[in-house]
Amino acid sequence: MENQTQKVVTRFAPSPTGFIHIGNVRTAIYAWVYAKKNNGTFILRIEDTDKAREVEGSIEHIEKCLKWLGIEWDEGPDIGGPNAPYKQSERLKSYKKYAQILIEKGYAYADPYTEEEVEAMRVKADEEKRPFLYRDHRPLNPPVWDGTIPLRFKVKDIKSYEWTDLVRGKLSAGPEALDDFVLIKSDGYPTYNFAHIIDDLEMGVTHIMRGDEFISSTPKFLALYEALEINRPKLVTLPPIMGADGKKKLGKRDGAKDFLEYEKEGYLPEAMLNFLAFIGWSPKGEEEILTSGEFINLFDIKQIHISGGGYNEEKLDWINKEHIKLLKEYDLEKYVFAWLPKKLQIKKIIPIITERISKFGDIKTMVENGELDFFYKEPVYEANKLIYKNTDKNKTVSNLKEVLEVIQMTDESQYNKDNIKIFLMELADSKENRGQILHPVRFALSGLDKSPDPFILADILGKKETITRINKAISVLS
RNA sequence: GGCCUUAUCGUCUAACGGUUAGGACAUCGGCUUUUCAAGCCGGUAAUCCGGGUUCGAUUCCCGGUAGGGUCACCA
Repeated sequence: MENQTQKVVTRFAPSPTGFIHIGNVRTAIYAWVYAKKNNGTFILRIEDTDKAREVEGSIEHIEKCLKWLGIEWDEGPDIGGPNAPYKQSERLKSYKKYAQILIEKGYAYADPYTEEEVEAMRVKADEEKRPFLYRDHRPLNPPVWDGTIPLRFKVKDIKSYEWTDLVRGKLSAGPEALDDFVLIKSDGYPTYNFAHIIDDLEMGVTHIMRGDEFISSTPKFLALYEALEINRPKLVTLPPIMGADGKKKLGKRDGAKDFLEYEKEGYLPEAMLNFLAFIGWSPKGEEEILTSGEFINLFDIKQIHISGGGYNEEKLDWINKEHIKLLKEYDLEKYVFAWLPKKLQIKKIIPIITERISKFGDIKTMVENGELDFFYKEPVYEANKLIYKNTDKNKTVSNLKEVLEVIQMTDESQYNKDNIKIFLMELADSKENRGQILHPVRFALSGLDKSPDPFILADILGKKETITRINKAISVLS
């Protein structure tokens, strides 16, 4: 726990502009885990101030992503809370109130120019190869702000800023980093730069976790905190996540996928949380597989990384496999069955999946690749494939007949993979080479070059079907 | 381009200024073995470059190089 003079309040504040990806969710879980660790409050807030970019259904999508991971928020648009509402579009009154305060203090003025006029000034400056600063073009007699033209922040002291970030340490920006920026747009909605300051203030947010793309606009935030004379929350900058090429920062435009895709591919939410936790943070020790409780326990802002890195889906596959191993029998069955066609939903098939999933990475791919088809697909036998290395046709037939005898002698109540293994291994050991027995049986049951072992196959198929398939193999050879 | 920022195995990372530079994934080899997996054991592999400070730099400072971010009435 931190020194607790103040309750920790964090928030995840996405904008509803379509699906969210790994990067967004990573930000959410760091804010969430920090609140959890400190018995604090985690808020979900929707930053819907850009009506043009809004995509219907985004909010539900965001909520679904978080819930899938097991992340609960204490306050949010769906459940309300002491600082409701939690959508910025419903908080316009607050922004107006603080805008008025800024105007009165001489920190804000109405911008009489149209967007095109400002753009023209910008282009001209660019052509003349000098930096464009709006503050060099301030109107001499700004009109009274009536809410239909933009309201701009007025930079009073042109100065450098220096501040401390809990992850990055000392950060700074030169005087040209801060210009007169728009607080409220001509459509009446506030900009991010203004709105989040007011919301964080009113909601009592103590720690802001966000990506490093906001470092450059931090002087704007600092200037606002100063102008409004309010305490600023602690700033926690998260390292960037690089895309698959390892070059550009991960983003929607360059191929970041919908976070829910991972659910659709059959990754466990626990594995996903574990995976995300390590993109930008690592614990003091060397453990890599963490449950959500362990994550909360171990989390510390001090261990958040500074530099960015890519993420490695091969490692996600491994993490997923390790989490499957941790599942209790009941949960494992529930998880596995959710991915199987009805007729494959039998307990005995589970070990095959847990043992062989790493071949495919995720369970969806495994099923799609026909790894389990042997169960209901009649094998196509080829004599030469049934015969093991140095044995011949006749020998193989007689071996299979011996196997048949053993199977038939096994009582239905004794018929399970452990017993089948004991009986068949005993028979196999009596030969000069175990493969003489085991190979043709495996092939007779699966018809595949690569398959699970014959014992588990025989068990899953059942005594009757096992006998049928071995007989077929014999007839192909005879 | 201006400003900001980052830099350890192929990848993700660990290392109070003193370590044979550690771990994980991937890869390679061995064991096991009826196949493919799995499992177990082992191997290969890294401090961007150049200066400086220091008895001693992966670590601190400066410069270079390379990467990333940002320069909106988007967040």
